[in-house]
Amino acid sequence: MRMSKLFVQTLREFPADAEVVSHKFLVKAGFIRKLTSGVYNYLPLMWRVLKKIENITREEMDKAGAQELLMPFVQPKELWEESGRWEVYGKELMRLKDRHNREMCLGPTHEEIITAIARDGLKSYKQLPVNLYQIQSKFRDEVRPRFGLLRGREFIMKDAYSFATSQEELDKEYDNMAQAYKNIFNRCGLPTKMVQSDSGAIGGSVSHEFMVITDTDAGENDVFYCECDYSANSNHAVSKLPEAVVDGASCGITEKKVLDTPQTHSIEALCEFLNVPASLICKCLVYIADSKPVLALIRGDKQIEETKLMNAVGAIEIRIATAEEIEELMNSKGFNAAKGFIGPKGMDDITIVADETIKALKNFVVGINEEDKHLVGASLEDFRIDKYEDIRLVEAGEFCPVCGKPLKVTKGIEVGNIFQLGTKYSKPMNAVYLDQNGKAQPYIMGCYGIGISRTAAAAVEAHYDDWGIKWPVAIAPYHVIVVPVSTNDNQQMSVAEDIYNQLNNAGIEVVIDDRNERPGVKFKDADLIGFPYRITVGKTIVDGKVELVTRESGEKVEMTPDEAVNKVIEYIKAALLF
RNA sequence: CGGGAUGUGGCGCAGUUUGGUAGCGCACUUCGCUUGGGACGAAGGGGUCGCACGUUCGAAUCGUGUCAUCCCGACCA
Repeated sequence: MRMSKLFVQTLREFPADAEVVSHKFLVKAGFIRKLTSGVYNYLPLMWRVLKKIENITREEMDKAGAQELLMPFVQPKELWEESGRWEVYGKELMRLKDRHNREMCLGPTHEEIITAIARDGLKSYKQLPVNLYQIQSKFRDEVRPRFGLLRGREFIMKDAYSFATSQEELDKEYDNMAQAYKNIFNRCGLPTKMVQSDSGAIGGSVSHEFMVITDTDAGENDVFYCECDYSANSNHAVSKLPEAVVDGASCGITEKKVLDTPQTHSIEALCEFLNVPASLICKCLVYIADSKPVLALIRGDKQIEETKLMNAVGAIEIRIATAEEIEELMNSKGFNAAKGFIGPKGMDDITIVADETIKALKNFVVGINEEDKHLVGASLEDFRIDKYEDIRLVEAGEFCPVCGKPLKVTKGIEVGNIFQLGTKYSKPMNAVYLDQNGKAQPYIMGCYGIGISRTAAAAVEAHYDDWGIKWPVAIAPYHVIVVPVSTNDNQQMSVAEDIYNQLNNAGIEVVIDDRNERPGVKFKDADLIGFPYRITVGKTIVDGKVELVTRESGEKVEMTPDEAVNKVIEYIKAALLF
């Protein structure tokens, strides 16, 4: 490809609306352009990158025994009603009507469609197990799209779905996919961590996410990990705490009594007033789960993890109650307390979930739904608790549940996930096969996603410097750029053309910068776009030397044109493992 | 959905307070000159200032409404 003809417009400045490096560089270097909020044009350079990630994904999925198909982007309401998700998916599902007023949606994921395909085509246990996948654009009407390709509304995804006759078969396929994912991300030059996670709205039991670890804001997930193998998304992480039992006796509280605690609306204020540690307080928070109030209890020094709480009460939506909702709840129970004085006492017919940290409290402090008062020296028998669950947000420094060493925390970008769905879709959609006994059985399903466009953006987050992108060879739009310093110099031009032709003939993806630009412009563009290798043909050609520059390391080496060609081919073949 | 901000050529911005008919840098075209880290000179092309209504002799500028975009929060694979 000739640079003079390559469709790319690099910008001198970053776009004003970009926040994270991948967004900034992909726009500045001419890979993408925003069409509307969360929706991007993939320009030729970007499309080459995406196709490479797609193809690596395709090769590894095929190698793992999955079969590619393609499902429609527009889906009918009826299938979503069968699964029950038309009601529960919420506003993220982009709904529309056709000319006959029939309701449709843009596919945010394809469980419903694939399940319908399977029940039509997979009638016998003899056909199972099967894994079907596609690579396609998805649309999710995100509340707040941001970070460019990292959280778009329209994005490219590989989604795979497996059908099995038993949990054992599903486990096997799940492990098979985990290995395929490791291969895919490794080949993309993108180290990932496989972490345990919550299974979220898609539902099911077991799930893992593949995270690209980053220390920037682009990592929207907190990942807790240990030097042993344990690692988990914060929505799923568990830990051991050092303190076994917290007893008020250590602060001289041995007697149960109600104390005046004026203006202690926060844990801090209460601790100061009573001169007790936060860990002695039973914190009580009101949540609204599927529009019903729920009381969550947790030790005062810890935080609630809302996803865990949501799972504990079996809700599909949860949020903290507003001040007005708390007031309404208090009024309905005949109390006059506000935030800070809420307690489980007298909360009849309200679900009360306590974190496991509450179990180990003795002679503790708790609100009793009376303004400016708290109960001290309380015990667990003083009120009703419906269930104890781990609903606690883990903090760094707490101990690994597996080996007991301190946990560390980092940020991660989720580029892939694998779920065990079980019969969540096959049962309600009556998607069954006949077993050996001729009996109808629902498929045991799994689903496996990779954000293709997000993976590309994550690769930029993981590989860049002040000057631009440093694409891993396997997913770079082109492998090499040949830069003649002066297009007016016949010798430089002919050597550059010769190198260009040799590389082309060797199957290397190469660009020659034939523009009549000053060298600074060419070098800046080469660095910005992120060609893994650059061969510069300049004045030293009179001594028979050109320069080979490696983008990743910045290493520059002088050598003859033939040596440069051979070196580059050698490097690229090694990187691509062919 | 709550809070904040912004909409002026492809990109980044000034002009709005004190209404008078649009400007700068980059990019683009042509010529000259230059060629190892975003040169320089000259001459050009491209916008009627998000949209609508209103006030006014006159609106990018004032008013009302509306749409869009971005940030923080809530939410989320």
